[in-house]
Amino acid sequence: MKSGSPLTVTIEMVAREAGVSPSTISRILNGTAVVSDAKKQAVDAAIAKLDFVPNPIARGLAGGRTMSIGVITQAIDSPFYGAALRGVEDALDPLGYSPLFVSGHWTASMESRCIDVLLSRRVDGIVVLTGRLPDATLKACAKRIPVVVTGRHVKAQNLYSLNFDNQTGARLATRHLIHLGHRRIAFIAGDAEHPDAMHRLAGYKAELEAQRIAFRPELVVSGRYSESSGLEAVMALQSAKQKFTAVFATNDQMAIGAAHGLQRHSLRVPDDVSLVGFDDLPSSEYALPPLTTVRQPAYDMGRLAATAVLELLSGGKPQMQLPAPDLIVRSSTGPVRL
Amino acid sequence: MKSGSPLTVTIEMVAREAGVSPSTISRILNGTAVVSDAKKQAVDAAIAKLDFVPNPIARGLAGGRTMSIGVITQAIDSPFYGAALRGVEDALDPLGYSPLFVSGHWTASMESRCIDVLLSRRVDGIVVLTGRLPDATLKACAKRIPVVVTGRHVKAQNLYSLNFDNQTGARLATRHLIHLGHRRIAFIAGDAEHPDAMHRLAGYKAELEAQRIAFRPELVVSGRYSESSGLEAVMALQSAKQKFTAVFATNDQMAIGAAHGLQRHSLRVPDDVSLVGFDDLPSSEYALPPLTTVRQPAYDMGRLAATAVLELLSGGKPQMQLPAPDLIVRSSTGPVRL
DNA sequence: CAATTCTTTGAAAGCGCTTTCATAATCCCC
DNA sequence: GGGGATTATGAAAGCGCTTTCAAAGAATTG
Repeated sequence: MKSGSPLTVTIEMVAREAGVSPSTISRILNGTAVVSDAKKQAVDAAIAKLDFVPNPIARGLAGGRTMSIGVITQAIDSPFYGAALRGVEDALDPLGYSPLFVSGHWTASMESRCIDVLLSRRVDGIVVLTGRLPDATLKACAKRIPVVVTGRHVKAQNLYSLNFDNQTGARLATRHLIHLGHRRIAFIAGDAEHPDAMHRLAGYKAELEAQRIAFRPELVVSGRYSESSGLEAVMALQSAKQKFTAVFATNDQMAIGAAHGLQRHSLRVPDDVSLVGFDDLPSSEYALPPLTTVRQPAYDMGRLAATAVLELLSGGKPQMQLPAPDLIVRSSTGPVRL
Repeated sequence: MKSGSPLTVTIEMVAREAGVSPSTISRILNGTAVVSDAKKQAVDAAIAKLDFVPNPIARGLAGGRTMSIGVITQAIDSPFYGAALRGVEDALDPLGYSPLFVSGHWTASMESRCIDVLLSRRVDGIVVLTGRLPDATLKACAKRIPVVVTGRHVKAQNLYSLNFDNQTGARLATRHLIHLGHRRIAFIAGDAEHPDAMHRLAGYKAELEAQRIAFRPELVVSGRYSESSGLEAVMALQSAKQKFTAVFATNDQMAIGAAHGLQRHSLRVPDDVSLVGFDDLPSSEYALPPLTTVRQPAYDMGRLAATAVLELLSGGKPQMQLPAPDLIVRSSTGPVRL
C-alpha cells in the first residue's frame, strides 16, 4: 500500500519529514558518520512512513558506488556456470549488491567488450568466470576496480584468483579407472587453449606415469566441451579402430555425448566400457547410467568469488580456497571385463 | 590505447574539444534534435579522439532511461529458462540495452522483491518469465513501466503477454502415445498452482476424451518439475501397483527422473514403457534413450519477450506470436507391447 | 524590406544522492 | 572556568548527463 502518489520519494522528502537535513539521512544510510540517536530514530521512522528506497542510480552518480558487481560468464545458459551464477547471487543478495551478468561466449574479444560494458555501467567490482582474457588485461582492469577471476592463477594488487585443482581432479578420475583394472583409457580433451583442459590432460598423463602405464597419444581426442563433440570423439576413436576399455571425458557434457557414441556401437556402459566425466553437473546424477565424475564445486566457486570481490572492495585481503577435487563414483564405471 | 589518463572523459570535455555546448552533444547522442552537419562532424571527431563513452548512470539519473531491462527468471541455473535468457540477451544487445537478471525462485513474494529491486534500479522495462505473481501486480507494475510476461494471458495498457499453447502441446504428446497403441498413460503433473501445469493436464484430458479413452485419476501423480520428483512419481505409481504402458512427464527434467524410476523397476524405455517429456531441453537429445518430447521454444520466448518490451518502450503495439507446439519424436517412445 | 515564423544553439536548472566544508555545540584539561 | 580539541549537523557544491528555456540567426512572406 503505497502512500499518496509521489511515484518516487526522495531523500529530501524524508529529510523534511524527519526534520533533518539530507546529509544526515545520507550519513545514516551509509553509516559514514555518527548521528545522534534521536535523529536516527526520527529518520528511521520517516523512512518507514514514506516507504523510502534510496535510488541506486543517484547513489552511483554521486558516490561512485553502484552496489552492483559485474559477472562475466561464458554463456548464460551453461549448465556448469549456471550453478556458479547462483552462488554469486546468493553471496551478493544479502549485502544488497546486484549482479550484472554478461556473456563472453568464450572469445577474448567478446569478453573484452563485456568488461567495457561493465565498466561503463560503473559496477563496483568484477568477477570473471574463467574465460580467455589475457592476464595482462585483467591486471589492467584491476587498476580501476577490484577483480576476481576463476580458473587461473594470477595475483596483483586488487586482483584475486580462485583456482580449482584440475590436475588433481583428473588424476583422481584416472586413478579410479586404473584401480578398476583399466589400462587403455581413452581421453576426450577440451580445447587446448583452455588452461583447465591442459591441466586435466596433464593430470591424466601424470597419473598414468605414476602407475607406470604407457601414455598413448592415439587414445587422446579433443572435443569442445559439448555433447556433440563427445559423440564425435567416440566415433573418431572407433573409426580409427582404437581399443579401449574406459573413456575419461573431461567434462560431463562430453561424457554424455560419449555415452551416446558408445551406445551406437553397441558398447554398454559400464559393462563393456567404463565412463568418467568431469564437473558433476546436476543432471549427471540422472544420466543413464548415473555418471561417475569429478565434482567441481561450481556453486561454491561463484559464491566464493563474489565474497572475495566484496572483500577486495572493503579493502581486505581475500584468503579463501576452493574445496579439493572430489571423485563421485556412480554407476558408469566398473571393473574391466576381458 | 587510452589517452593521457583522465580516467573518465565526460561530455563536457568533448564539448570543449569540439567547440560546442554539452547540450549539442547530448542532442547528437540521443537524436533529440537536428544539429548542423558541421557541428555533428566536429563532435563525432571529438568523441572518437577522446574515446568518449557516455555514462549510463548519469544518463539514467538525468533522463530517466537507464538502457537496461529487468528480467525476472525463476532460477538463474534453470536449464529451461537459461535458453530464454540467452534469447533476451541476443535481442537486447544489438540495441545497446543490458539485461538485469534476477531470480524469483518460484515464489510470489520473492518475485515481488525482484520487481522492487528492478524498479529501484530504474530499469526501462521488465520481462517476467512465467512466475507466480498475480496478474493484478503485473498490471500495477505496468502503470509505471512496460512489462512483458510469458506463460499467461493478460492484456493491459503497457502490458503484453506471450503465451505458449501448453494445452495443444500436451495433446500432441498424448495423441502420439495413443497412436502408438497406449491406453494406460501415466501422467506426471507439475505444480497445480502453475498455469502451465494446469494447461498441460487439461490437454492430456482433452485428448484422452477426444480419443474416447477413460481418464483415470489414479494414473496422475504430481511432481515439482525436478528430476527427483519424476523419480518419486514413478516410485509412487509402482508402489500403488498401477499398470501403465506409457508415461507422459510434463517436463523433461521429470521425464529423466522417471526414466530412472523405470530403470529401477527393470522397466526398459521404450520396450516396456514409453516415455514423453515436455520442453525439449538441449540435453534431452542426449538422454538415453533420446527423449521424445514437446518442443517449447524457450530461446524464441526470451527473444520475443525482449523485443516486445522494447517495442512497448518505443510506444508501439507488439504483435508477436510464439511458434506452435511441436512434437519431437525420438527414441523413448514406441508401440505398446503386451 | 519590415514583420513574422522557424531553426539551431547555448545557458542553466535539475535528476537524487554523497561529500566536502564550515558552523555551532559540546567536551576536556590545566 | 576559559581556551583549544571534538563532535554533530547543515549548506552547498558537485557526479555526468538531459532538457527546458530563451536568444540569436535564418528563412519566409505579403
